[in-house]
Amino acid sequence: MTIYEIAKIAGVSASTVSRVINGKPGVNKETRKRVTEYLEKYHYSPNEAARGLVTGSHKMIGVLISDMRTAHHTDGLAYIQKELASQGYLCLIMNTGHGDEDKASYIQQLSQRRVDAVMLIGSTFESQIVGKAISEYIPRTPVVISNGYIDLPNVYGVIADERNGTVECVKHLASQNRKNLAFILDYETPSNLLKVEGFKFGLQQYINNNEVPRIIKTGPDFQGVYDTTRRLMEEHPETDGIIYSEDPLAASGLRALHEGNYAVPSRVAVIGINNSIIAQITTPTLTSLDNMLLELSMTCVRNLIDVLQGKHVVKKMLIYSHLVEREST
DNA sequence: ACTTACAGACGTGATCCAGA
DNA sequence: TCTGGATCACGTCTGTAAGT
Repeated sequence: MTIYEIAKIAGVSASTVSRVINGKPGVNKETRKRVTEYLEKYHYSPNEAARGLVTGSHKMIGVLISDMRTAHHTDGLAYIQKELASQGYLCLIMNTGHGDEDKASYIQQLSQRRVDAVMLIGSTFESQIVGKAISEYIPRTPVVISNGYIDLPNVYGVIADERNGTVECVKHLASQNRKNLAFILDYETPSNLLKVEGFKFGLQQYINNNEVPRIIKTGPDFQGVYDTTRRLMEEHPETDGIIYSEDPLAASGLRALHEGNYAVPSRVAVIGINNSIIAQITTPTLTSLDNMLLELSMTCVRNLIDVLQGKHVVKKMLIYSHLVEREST
């Protein structure tokens, strides 16, 4: 049913129906009642595409995520989608993959879809190519980055303080008199590089044994992390503490340590990052850095809605993280 | 035959204006 | 003054007419 069809049935013009729908004045009480009855009877639902032609807003937010399989990202995504829906916005969620060129291409697609605003989930969007795509395709569309920031007039960022969080992880291990630490990461994302920076700083600050920081890159798959952990323990049996860049990696590491008969935490302490559900279900349970991803997502949504409502929003915000101690340390 | 320009259509909101 | 009809604008696509 369109407003023309409702108008014809109700014996009025389309503009009168439009006034009734939008609660505008200038319609007789009896006419308004009659039109309202027909709108309800025929379950009238406005055509948002046509409405968008007039208002210039399709009440649609483009949400880009580099990898939908990343559990801690989808947790945040679920919250973001629900909160935006409660504000009347529809989320157009797109899985971009890790390549910068692909991300730029999706930003162009969002521009063609005329979205009201864009939300980028994850630090991997913090790149020159993405920044260039934003400048070229959506220079006037508000963009909020969850756990990242690009210095452009229309971009707002909310960042987890993972650098200092990782320093806290090292401090915690040092407090247990552990001196031979390793850091294992999968991708060299801006977020992971901040964690590495924090790891190096923590070593200088709290251990200071003049050794080269042991930072090991691995594949993101279970077997890759498993093998890396076993190799680390064989080549450096003195290792007494391992920090993994994500909880799933730490879970794979725990398995490798268990099967290699390296007792956790008495011989090796293990820390993950994200404080995801995984940290609570491993054996032993996993000490993990809570980088407040839910709080981060909530802040992103609040900022996005405030920007859309024309309110002042701080361009770059930092969310503090803290360590949640469990059995693995 | 091909290219270019223009009009009309889509659904809705806003505005103008005529009639009661 | 109130009510409601007519018209325009929005962005893009399609079809048609005109020109080369």
